[in-house]
Amino acid sequence: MANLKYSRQRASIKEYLSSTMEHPTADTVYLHVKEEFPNISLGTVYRNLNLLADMGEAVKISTPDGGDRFDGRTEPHYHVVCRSCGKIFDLELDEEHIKSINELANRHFGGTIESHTTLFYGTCEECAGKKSEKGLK
Amino acid sequence: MANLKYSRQRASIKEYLSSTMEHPTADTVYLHVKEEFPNISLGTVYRNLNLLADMGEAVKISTPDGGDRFDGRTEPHYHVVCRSCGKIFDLELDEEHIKSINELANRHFGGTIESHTTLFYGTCEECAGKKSEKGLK
DNA sequence: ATGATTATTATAATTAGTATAAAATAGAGA
DNA sequence: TCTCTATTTTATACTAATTATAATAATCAT
Repeated sequence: MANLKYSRQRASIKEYLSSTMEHPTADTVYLHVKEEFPNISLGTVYRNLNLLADMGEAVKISTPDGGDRFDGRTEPHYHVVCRSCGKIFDLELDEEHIKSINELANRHFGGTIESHTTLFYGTCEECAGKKSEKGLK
Repeated sequence: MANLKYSRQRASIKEYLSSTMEHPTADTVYLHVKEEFPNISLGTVYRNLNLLADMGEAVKISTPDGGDRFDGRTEPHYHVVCRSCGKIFDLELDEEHIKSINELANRHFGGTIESHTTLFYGTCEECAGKKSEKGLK
């Protein structure tokens, strides 16, 4: 259906997403890719980010405040947003656990459930000013 | 700190939220409350919805497409968004389960986690065209 | 009832994201 | 390699969602 053509802009966007842990907004991606492509248009960034998300090569994260954010890591995982600094962190849980939640939800829902996103709220290590060595990734 | 004064508009907004299962957007709330207060301003609706959410008397739901939605049910529960019709449904899971996920996440995160929101994606009963009698609520 | 404070209204402004048309590029085939 | 067509990009305009502001109105303690 979709006849997708290569573009250096999209390749650069994807590469940047893969390289950063920052879960950037479209605008942050734009500013970054602009260094390589000074004439790139913000619309191009939005279109490609959504394209990548649709193709499963990136993840779109909706947060209650501020715009959507994007993540180049596509393996199922969760996110924590720090109420203090606003940063978003990856959180690894057992893949089994993530799958089993969909099954659990299916048993409680009349339709069918395919996937889910979870956003945790809390305080990040830095903002909490503590130095634990738990499974932060 | 905040010296909150009663307003009939806010009371009406809250009452509407409590009465509906529709998870309305701010604009839908606006159109509804407008029947009782024809001169109510959309800004008033936004401000009060956010106020109620901040006070824990309503829940703000961020979805990837379209604006935020609001829910008058404040007991911890999840939501399912139907990929076909876009409607949002409540999903009840054990309260124990919901709490235990926060604890599990805490064990895997360097900071502290207080709460989480989960949004499931799937197809609702009506759109799936099936008639199961599972735990839909 | 009075007065200080907070809320509302009406409106303007901002922000995030989408749409469009012309120019550029990728990639298939001659 | 050259040419042709489809797709992409750019530049810009536009829309939708949300927030800010200033004047007016309502609440509530005294």
